[in-house]
Amino acid sequence: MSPRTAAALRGQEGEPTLREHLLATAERLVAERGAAGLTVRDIAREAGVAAGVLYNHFADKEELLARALHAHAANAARAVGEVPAAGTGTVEDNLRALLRYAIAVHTAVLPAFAGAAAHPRVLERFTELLRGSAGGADLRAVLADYLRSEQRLGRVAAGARPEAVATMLVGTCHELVLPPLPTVPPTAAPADVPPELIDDLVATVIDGVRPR
Amino acid sequence: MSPRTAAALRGQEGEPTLREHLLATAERLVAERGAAGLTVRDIAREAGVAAGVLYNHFADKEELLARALHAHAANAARAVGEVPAAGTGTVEDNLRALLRYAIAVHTAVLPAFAGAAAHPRVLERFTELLRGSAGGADLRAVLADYLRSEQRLGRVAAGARPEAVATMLVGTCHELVLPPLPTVPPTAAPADVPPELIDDLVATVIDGVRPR
Amino acid sequence: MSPRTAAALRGQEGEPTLREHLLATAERLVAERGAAGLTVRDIAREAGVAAGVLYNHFADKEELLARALHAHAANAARAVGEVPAAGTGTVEDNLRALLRYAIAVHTAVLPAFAGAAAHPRVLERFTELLRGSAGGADLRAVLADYLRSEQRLGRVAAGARPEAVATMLVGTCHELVLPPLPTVPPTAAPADVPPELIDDLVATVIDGVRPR
Amino acid sequence: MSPRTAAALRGQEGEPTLREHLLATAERLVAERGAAGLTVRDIAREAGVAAGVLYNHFADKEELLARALHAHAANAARAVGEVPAAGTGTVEDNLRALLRYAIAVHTAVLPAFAGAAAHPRVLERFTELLRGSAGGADLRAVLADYLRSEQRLGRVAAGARPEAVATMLVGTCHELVLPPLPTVPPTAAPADVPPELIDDLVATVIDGVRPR
DNA sequence: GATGAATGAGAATTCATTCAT
DNA sequence: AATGAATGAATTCTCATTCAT
Repeated sequence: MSPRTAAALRGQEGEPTLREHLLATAERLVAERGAAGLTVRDIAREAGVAAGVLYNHFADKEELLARALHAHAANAARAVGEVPAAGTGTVEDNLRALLRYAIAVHTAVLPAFAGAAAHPRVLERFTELLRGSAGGADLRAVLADYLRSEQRLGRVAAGARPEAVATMLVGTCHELVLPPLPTVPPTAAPADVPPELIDDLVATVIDGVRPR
Repeated sequence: MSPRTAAALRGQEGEPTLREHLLATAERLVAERGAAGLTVRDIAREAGVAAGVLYNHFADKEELLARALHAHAANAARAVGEVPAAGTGTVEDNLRALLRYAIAVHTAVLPAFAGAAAHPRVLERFTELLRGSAGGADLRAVLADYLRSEQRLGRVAAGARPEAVATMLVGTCHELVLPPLPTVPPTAAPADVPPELIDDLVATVIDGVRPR
Repeated sequence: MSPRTAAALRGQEGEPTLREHLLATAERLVAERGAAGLTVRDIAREAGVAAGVLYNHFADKEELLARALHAHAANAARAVGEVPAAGTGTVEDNLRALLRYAIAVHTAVLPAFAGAAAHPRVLERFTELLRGSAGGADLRAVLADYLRSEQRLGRVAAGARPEAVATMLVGTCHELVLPPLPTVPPTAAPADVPPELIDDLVATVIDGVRPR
Repeated sequence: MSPRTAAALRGQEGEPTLREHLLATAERLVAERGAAGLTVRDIAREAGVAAGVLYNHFADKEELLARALHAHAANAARAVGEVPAAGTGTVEDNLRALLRYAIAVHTAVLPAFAGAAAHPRVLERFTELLRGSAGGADLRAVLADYLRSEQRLGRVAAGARPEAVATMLVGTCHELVLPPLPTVPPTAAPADVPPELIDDLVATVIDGVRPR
């Protein structure tokens, strides 16, 4: 006699496990409202299951939230789509595309994390998860890799510092996405960044500020 | 004629009011632990006063926290000291100094704010306080001003975009300070940024990445 | 499959739900001490359950109190027993019985309500409950109905005003029951009304005060 | 050197003592809002004095409230004005006037008391005050006295029961004034009693309900 | 395994009262 | 006597977690 199936799962296509169902629900809620005011009851109600099940699949609320954040970040990165390949098009265009991508990822992910900042242990567990997972999620690495590739192709100055540029660009994303945060709940609006600012940022990165 | 003095204040040097004492206590706690798990009882106990006094001096916990954050940010900015004047020394050195300053401010301030992200209304009140106070606290403006001044002096390219550079540099501070956050409580350690990274960032800003 | 049962309920006869148990406890406390100084902890302790359960079954303290008052009033009315039918016995005897009944109901109910007067919203909710429930609880209506019936039978003057008489008699109950109120907690003693006063009241209602 | 005078009293005409000033303020607040949600701070603020003075003139909040209620009741009775003298006009008119008076007094006084019902000890002290004071405030006595006088004049049946009638009429006032209570804060509106009901009540009292 | 009521430790806030000045 | 800040117990309500069924 196999164990009982949660009512909410019956007749579901693909027959996800309850664990996956809970994770997906938590991920959606974290994305929608941020992790701030989320209670286990909220999650259970939204998932259509009893409040207690959670503890049959996760050690506690913290583990569930950390995994939900992780999944959310991974999905956001996946949704970004393809990153321009070094050597194609112009470097300016590619950087513009990369920056737009990075802003999109941060817009999706940061509000959820901001709410989690109050739960240190959630973030700790999240970090552990990050370490364990294959990293395509690390934007900084993606940017640095791209720059190094272009460097090898001679389309970026040999003296350029890929790591520094990547740090700057990712930091810029924080800066652009976070300010609207105080107006929580997280704005669904995609952090309205004027295209000229993108152009300016890229131009700055390309040419620097030294007079010539 | 004057009413009673709080036991915790008697024999205190400088004769601070209890309001100031509470504010200072809250500021210290916010700096040490972040605003996240801070309770009014924590603050009162730490201040050595009764739990209820808080409400004789502040409308509620939110007001106290917002003011504590504000004071903390102002103090951090003050501690940073003087900002190099445009036209003196070299632009590279000045930017390096500015960046070090900005990192120091963010190191002091961000962890406290990260914890407050879960309390939207605290941040709202904080923003109001910011608007009301004389602003030297806005690092982005300070950076952009400096760059514009150097631009006028011809020591920065006429085509440079001060705003974009400022955004990048401030964003870079977030990026450099935040990652250690998951290991809350905030490390007192001042965000160990290798000097070469500073050099690299500045070099990037100065020269850009275009091959020449 | 079913969730846990409250410790306080195990081995209880009749297997009441905890909701009913809480309601019964609150009703008893309201009857004994009035709704005035009643705290949620009092109720929980008296019910032998954890402080928080209350909120699993009622929106808040107010809802519980309103329902407790309602149950108390309904029970008091039920305990009063049968009301004399018009046309039987003598009108004097019937009025005497009705008055005694009314006094009994008010004795049971008024002290509880007096304490609730300070909680407007409790009373509002109580009133809503009253509207929703089948009414035998409205003593004024019962009295007026009786008088109108007797009027139709010719045993009460055609010119009599049933509504006015009913108002007077119910008001008389207030007057007789309330004075002892200041000596709260409510005396369990049933408002010791001398039988001659009952006789006098009824005689007055029957004959009026006009000289003949 | 005479003791300090409260700031709020200086330049006040008649130079009332602070005790009287506090009492008057409390009385007004009790009349306006009922005794329910009244805090000592409210009273002190309204009186323009420090919160602590109260305890220099009254044992505690309860004593002040009891005295305020007492004063309020006495003033309400005084405001009622003259009561018709036995032997003048018609008995019907006089009873109508008395009833109207009684309703006015209850309208003014009951809401304040309803709020005090939650504070048993306030009412106890009030009762003690009542016992100690000359009673013109006792409406029941006024009504009974009037009826006995008319009885002696032969304008009311020798067999009538003045006490019973007085009880009924005062009770009627409760009944007429209290129902609107659930809509606290106390309605300033003077308990809108239709004149025909007054007529009906008086007619009932005069003629009784016996068919003739 | 799933259920969901029960648990109980806190959280923020109020307010009568005290008391040094 | 007046002041009014300090005191601290008490209040309602929330919510992560447990556990009998």
